[in-house]
Amino acid sequence: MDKNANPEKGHICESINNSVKPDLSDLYDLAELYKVFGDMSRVRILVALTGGERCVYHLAEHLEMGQSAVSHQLRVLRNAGLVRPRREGRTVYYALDDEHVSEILEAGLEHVIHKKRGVQ
Amino acid sequence: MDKNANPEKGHICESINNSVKPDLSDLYDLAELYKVFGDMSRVRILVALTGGERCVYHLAEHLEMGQSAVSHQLRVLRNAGLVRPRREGRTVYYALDDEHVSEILEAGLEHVIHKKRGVQ
DNA sequence: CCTTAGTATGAATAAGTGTTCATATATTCA
DNA sequence: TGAATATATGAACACTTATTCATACTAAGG
Repeated sequence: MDKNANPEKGHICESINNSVKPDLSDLYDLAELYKVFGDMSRVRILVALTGGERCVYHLAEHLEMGQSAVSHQLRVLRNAGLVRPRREGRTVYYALDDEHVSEILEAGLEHVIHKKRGVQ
Repeated sequence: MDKNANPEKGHICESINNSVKPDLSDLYDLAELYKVFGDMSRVRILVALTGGERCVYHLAEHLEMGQSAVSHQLRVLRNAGLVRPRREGRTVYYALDDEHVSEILEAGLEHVIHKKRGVQ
């Protein structure tokens, strides 16, 4: 088949591998998603949550962050659909929303660790 | 440095799945990596490069960006080790540095598309 | 050499972002 | 009801960052 025939939009996203073809709106969402991962506090929160659900206070204590800062970042993660809250009395427990989240973390970690070991 | 860098906490990064245990420095690098992906211009450049190497001018034209903006972003991608330049005369062709890059893109895209289809 | 094409870079500006502080909301218990 | 605890939110600040403009660099051709 002709793969290089379309100068307009063709070659750029024939499909990243073999799955679905991403359009501009998908790439916008993709960048927004990665923007959420692009902060150490949020990454640490997410990694902490890979060990199971945690309450806000526990997160703040463990990550040595202010409670307000943690809450703010949890909201960002919530709005991005990455974490899910569960209320129990006065306490709110947060958990990863689905397994995609840890998959994304792992894809990045693999790259990071691979680069690190490769350079030294 | 950290006032309370106590590694005895343990539960946070027992290992994300089954691979290597990420430390604080890894998570810093991870956030920095995602920060690079967290911009639509850069994502579009990377996605364009999944179709093979492209020169700067071609990228600028295709993405409807200024040549300077593309160059600036290519430098960010280069410094992050995500793309690799190859000079041929006056033209510089850029390509993805390794297959990890498209894997990371795919992991995010899967999530994005899944969310999109799931909500409606 | 000079000119031209392709790319890179520095400075400036505008827009965005994470944290802190103060305060508000929500829930439990006395 | 009122106090205490857990979390959320708004505003302000410092800081980062993506783009544009102008210019410098690099290679090819005359």
